[in-house]
Amino acid sequence: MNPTEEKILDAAEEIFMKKGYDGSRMQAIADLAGINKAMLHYYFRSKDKLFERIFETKFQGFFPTVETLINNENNFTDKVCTFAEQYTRFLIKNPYLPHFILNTIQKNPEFAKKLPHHIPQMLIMSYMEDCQNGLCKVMNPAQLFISIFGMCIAPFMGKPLFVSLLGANDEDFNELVEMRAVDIEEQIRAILKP
Amino acid sequence: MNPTEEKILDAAEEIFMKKGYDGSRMQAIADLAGINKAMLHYYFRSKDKLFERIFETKFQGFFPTVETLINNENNFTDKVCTFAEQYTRFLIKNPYLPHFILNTIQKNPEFAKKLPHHIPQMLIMSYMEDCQNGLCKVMNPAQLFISIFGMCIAPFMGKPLFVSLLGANDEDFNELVEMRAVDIEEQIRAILKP
DNA sequence: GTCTATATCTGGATAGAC
DNA sequence: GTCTATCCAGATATAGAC
Repeated sequence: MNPTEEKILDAAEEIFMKKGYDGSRMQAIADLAGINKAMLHYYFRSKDKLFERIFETKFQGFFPTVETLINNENNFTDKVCTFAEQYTRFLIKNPYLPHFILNTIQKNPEFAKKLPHHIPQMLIMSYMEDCQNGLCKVMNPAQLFISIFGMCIAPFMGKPLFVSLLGANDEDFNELVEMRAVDIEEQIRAILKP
Repeated sequence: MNPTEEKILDAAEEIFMKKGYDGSRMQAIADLAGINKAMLHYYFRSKDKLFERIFETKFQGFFPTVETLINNENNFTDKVCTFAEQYTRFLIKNPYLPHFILNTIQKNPEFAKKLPHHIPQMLIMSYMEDCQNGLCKVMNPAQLFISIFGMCIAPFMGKPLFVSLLGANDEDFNELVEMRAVDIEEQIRAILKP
């Protein structure tokens, strides 16, 4: 790919992720990319188009790859615990992702169209199976998934709150989230224990 | 209070809550209030000032009143379960609140200044006490609070996702969250069980 | 393909009549 | 206190030279 195009995409990603669509300025993206504003339009025509390009890419990354869940041939509880740990580690590297995705979708629900519906389907089946074998507590799977989703994104959604409430700095917080990647397993197992 | 002022505040609340600061237009607020743009400036001087006014009010509501937790003289687990249920019911009536608050703070961390630090302090002490009496599982209280926080806000942060993934409509979703106000207790108890 | 200059429009804010 | 008309900064987008 054209190196200029790539610089633009990198810059756009950083700005859009941090500030959202409304809060981002084409000038800021151009500055960060070290090129001129006109080039943005030359390569991507409009702010809308550029944003969509970034969103598409990031949106896919927001959902865990199916491999994570399938390649792990254990029972449902193991699957979910592995997922939660890996997903937390993934979000540590992409801390702005939950805010960016959820906020964009909330203001613009049509962005949620291309969702990977097969993932929850698959998980529900796996859960049901283990339930019938007495390996999991019986509950509404939707409530379960919402909780796990919340437990995974919470530290990144509320980071400024936690940092302030705990009187912590960025380093402390990173340490806390690193530990969380491990600690979260025990909490999920507790919820799922029959 | 002046009825015009009140109309403005109501309109501003609705627009700001849904669209955030950057996405909101003074014109939209004026239209919704059924008055002229100039009046907004007459009463609140600037968009910034008007926004801060709304944020201050909503920010306080985002944190549970201490009474909820203190008046309930039971053990820590009961306290937290009662809180989670009541807080979920509160958020059902204020579904945009988590997005609005967390997004504003993320883009503008100084808004997180006036946090009620005594609430977590109090909760931690209550948790520690019950731990020593063998009533709660021992864990990092920060991890516990992050999880409960996440479990409470998750449905409202991810509503468009869940609606789409579950093939649900708004009514189904409301029903799901109503049930959640009850179901969440069992999950929290499981996590806290020694 | 990259730049400068400029067109065009939008949105926050103000002036001034009533 | 409420309105209309207007100003002006800032943002997207385009024209056109190189």
